[in-house]
Amino acid sequence: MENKAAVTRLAALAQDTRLSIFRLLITAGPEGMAVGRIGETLGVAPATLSFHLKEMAHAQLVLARQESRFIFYSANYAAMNELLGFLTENCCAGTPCEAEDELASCAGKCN
Amino acid sequence: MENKAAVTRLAALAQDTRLSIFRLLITAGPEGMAVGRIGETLGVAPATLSFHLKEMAHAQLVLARQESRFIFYSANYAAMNELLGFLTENCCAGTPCEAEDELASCAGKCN
DNA sequence: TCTATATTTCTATAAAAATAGAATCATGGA
DNA sequence: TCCATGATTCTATTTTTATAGAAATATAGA
Repeated sequence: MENKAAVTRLAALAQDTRLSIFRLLITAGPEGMAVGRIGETLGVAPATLSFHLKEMAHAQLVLARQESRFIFYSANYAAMNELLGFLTENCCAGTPCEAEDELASCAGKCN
Repeated sequence: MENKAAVTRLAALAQDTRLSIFRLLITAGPEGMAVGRIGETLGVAPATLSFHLKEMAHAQLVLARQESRFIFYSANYAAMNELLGFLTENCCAGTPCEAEDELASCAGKCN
């Protein structure tokens, strides 16, 4: 993973509404939630919500899948863990730190 | 940790120059690096660098300490781990996931 | 096909963030 | 105290991001 992709992914989280969406989806689990329901839950206007979801999807932080008339968005656990790993890379200045390896465990369990 | 603080911390990372600074400081370790040296290494103008460091310090992602005429900035490992823990909170939708607890190990080893 | 519902795109506007030159402030040595 | 060096603040400008109404698109049931 390179700096640029990490910035995109971090920017996708660094906004009040988007962070709430992400954490809601983390809680919702792999099946995700329909756009309308996300909007209801968080009190966000459809156009605004769509804007933010697009941003998050572009950053690969969320995955979209169509189901009948609904579009379900879910957290992309693997991408999230990739990001966390990148942030803790070279952590502890050479002194080995297990954070990176341990983080990988989440992706394996959730998806 | 609340949403607002997390957004501030994420925004402090979600910028090309700042992410480079952070990763440089993660590598530099607890002793950190002087501002001038950071600027030299990354090729950033003093005023711009100061702007970004202030942003990061405000978000508590870095710590500053004066040493003679130099100001050394270092990564705040504890704050970073707090953020990572927040992001993976409720991960796996109820299915227990060890990521949170394991992350804490880094802070203990680095500071 | 007509209609209701779900979501996105278009558009304009408002708000926030990044950049860097010039001026200022702080520290310590001559 | 004077000067050089290291870092920050001030200022103006440019660029990016967020918001949401209105229009458009998509799906599926009547």
